[in-house]
Amino acid sequence: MDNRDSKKNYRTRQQDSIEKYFRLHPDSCVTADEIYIRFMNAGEKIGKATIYRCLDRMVESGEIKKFLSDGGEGATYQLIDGEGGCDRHFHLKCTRCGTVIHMDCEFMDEFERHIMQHHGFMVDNGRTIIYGLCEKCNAKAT
Amino acid sequence: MDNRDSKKNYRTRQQDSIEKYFRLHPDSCVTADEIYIRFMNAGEKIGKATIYRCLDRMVESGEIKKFLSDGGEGATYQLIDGEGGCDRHFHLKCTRCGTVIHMDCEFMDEFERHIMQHHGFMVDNGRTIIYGLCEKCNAKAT
DNA sequence: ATTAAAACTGATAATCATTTTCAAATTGCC
DNA sequence: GGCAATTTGAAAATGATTATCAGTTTTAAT
Repeated sequence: MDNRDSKKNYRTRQQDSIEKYFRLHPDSCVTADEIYIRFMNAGEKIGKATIYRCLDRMVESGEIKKFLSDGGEGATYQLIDGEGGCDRHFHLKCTRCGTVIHMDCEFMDEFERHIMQHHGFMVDNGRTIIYGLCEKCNAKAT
Repeated sequence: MDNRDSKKNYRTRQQDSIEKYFRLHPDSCVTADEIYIRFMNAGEKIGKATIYRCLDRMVESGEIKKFLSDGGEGATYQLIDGEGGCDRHFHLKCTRCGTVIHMDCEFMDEFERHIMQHHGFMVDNGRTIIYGLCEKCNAKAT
């Protein structure tokens, strides 16, 4: 029925390297270009096109998440630890330090129920990102 | 203290035209390019740079809202009727038809309170957009 | 291990939205 | 009217991302 994912993924050195990078930096939020620079500085050759393609694949598979930026600074990518499946909770992203909090609690269901019942709207958790300030940054901001 | 808005805004034909366009199409969600094409087709001459600049100003003033798109399709802009001040409520945006629902109810406060108390996170309503399907599109989708 | 097909890489070119530049035009104010 | 501040617009520049395509690597099957 759905043959979008009919092709298998071949494991490659570049793919593994990028994946390893994210696993080593679980909280870092990087652009494709930053990855390119880091790899080049580390003496690991990789093409930009490849980076974009790998990132796309990883986003597709739900391993990482893509965040759009308001200015023209290029999208950032960040590891999403998929233990519980990320369609099941919201992501709270700090606009200051980039931290992503996984909001995985019963209240979320209540939230969705309210929006469905009172506003006739079916929330897409995977696509939605709640922006604001995390505890630390909020303390600093005041 | 804050001299960012020290310069006065001159009212111009182009500025008025774009503003009028949004008022006439409160529910339409357009890209800068679409505005350009519409104006050209209507015989109203305008430069693209000007459109971008006007849109930026209107976003700044809170009159319209800028929505980023995941693909490379360019940002879309939509009128935000500022009756109650848009920092006071959430925006629910349908990923199918583009409709924006203003969620302005007591539950929102509860939501913010919960997130603050249980997740230590200070939600920024103005920046946050909840994505999903509106009633009509959700019905069709099933 | 060979092999063939499928998938991936990377250098480069292309695309395309957005920004910058700067001279000319417009606006608001005296 | 006259002047300074601001805006406009055509064209060039920028910059992130995607497409191209020949060559390489991976996988699965023999």
